[in-house]
Amino acid sequence: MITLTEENYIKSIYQLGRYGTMTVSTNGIAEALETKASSVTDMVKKLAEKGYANYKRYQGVSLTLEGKKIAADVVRKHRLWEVFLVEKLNFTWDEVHDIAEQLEHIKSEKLINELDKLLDYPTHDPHGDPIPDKNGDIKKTDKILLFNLAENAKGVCVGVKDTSSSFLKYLDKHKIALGSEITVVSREDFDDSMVIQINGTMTISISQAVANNLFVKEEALD
Amino acid sequence: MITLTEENYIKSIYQLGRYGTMTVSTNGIAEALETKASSVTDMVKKLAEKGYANYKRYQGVSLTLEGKKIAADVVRKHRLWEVFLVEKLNFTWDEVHDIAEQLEHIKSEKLINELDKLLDYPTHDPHGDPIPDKNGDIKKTDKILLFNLAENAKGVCVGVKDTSSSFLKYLDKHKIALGSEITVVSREDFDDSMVIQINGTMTISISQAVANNLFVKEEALD
DNA sequence: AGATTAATTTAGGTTAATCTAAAAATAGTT
DNA sequence: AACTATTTTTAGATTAACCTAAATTAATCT
Ligand SMILES: [Mn+2]
Ligand SMILES: [Mn+2]
Ligand SMILES: [Mn+2]
Ligand SMILES: [Mn+2]
Repeated sequence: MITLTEENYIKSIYQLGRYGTMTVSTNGIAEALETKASSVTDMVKKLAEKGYANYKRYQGVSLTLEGKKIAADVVRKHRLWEVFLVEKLNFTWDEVHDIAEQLEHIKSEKLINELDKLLDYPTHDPHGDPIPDKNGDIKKTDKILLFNLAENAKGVCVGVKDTSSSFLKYLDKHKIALGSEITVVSREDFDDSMVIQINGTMTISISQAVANNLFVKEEALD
Repeated sequence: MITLTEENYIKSIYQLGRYGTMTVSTNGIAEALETKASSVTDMVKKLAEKGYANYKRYQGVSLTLEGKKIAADVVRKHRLWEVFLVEKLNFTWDEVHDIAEQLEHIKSEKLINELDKLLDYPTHDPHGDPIPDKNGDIKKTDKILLFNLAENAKGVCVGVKDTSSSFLKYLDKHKIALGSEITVVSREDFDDSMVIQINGTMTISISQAVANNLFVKEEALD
């Protein structure tokens, strides 16, 4: 049996380590889960004993294959529930995360498969993050940060890095959504701000904090 | 803050005490929750301290108004989720209970209200049990046990008392569902079995164990 | 290298929820 | 009323998940 807390630790290790490809630090996990490093050490030992993690003291943690499978499953559930909340229950993209944090721990394979079907097998959640399939595999896209788009380049908004409510509401206010076309009108060296045009209409200036938290898929120049 | 465990105890007290109208025994709770009486005593003290229950040692427990509100809310969530699972996710009525036991603890008012809307404000769950409204009020129906129907009387099946998977599957096998019309063809004094006719077609003999776990709404004789 | 700083682990404790075994109160029975 | 059986409570332990403070190891900087 795997506890809710263990699931959260495993998920954290998975996400901090870029879907389980890197080793993760004790402090990193502690910060992500808002707990203390000493608690993390305890838990990480337990995860290693249970076969979910690889751990040698002072050397950081990584997930075993089994651990990765569990993590992908929790992430899959989290993101499918987020889609459900937005598509079926009229939630906005800034409202879904906390509820999905709870729902991701519900245990029922049939439940999640039927949910997947009800939603017509979505590949991405409301924030543009990919949804792992039943095997835990993730289709990765070649998205880049808006900040890395050159002057006059165009891109389609495909995701957000920061999923905080305040950032998402900022985007709403400026009518930036997934699928919006963004053109870099000009860049300002001084403060790294840039002027962008959204869907060929609105033109606004955005800070580098914004540009560094929006993922776009670059489009060929016309 | 109220914990998942506290919610389960409160719900148990509510249901064992007929929607909070009666006092409940320590052993009753222990049996319902599959725990020990000593654990119940501890928890019940805590619930009393927190203002959710009335408790004097050796005198049994009942819920305060606040406790009843919490209980009704958990039951409301449980039953709405059961409807969701059956109506939207293709579950059968014998599969939903355990998952609803998990889902009933998800905390989000908007979630449950939107779910209610999505399901078009159902009044009963898949087992015929009433769904409390937002205020915790329950519309109670005048259902009786099939066992109490006289010979030649007719009734419509409106609920089940035993919601075990084996009983529900038994009903499925004999094509008895909510809404089925049942006529008592004859009763056998010797073993309290009875012969019934279902929807005017199938005629079968059922034991008193079955008749005592099926709720019907009696129909006027024609 | 040696010293200082930062990261990590260990040691020892706390809290919620559980348990077993024993004591106390209540209920049932002669 | 006295005895017996049942129910309930108390006492004392255990486990998971935390925490603080101290010790240890690793990393960084003269
Ligand atoms: Mn999320
Ligand atoms: Mn998301
Ligand atoms: Mn149920
Ligand atoms: Mn039910």
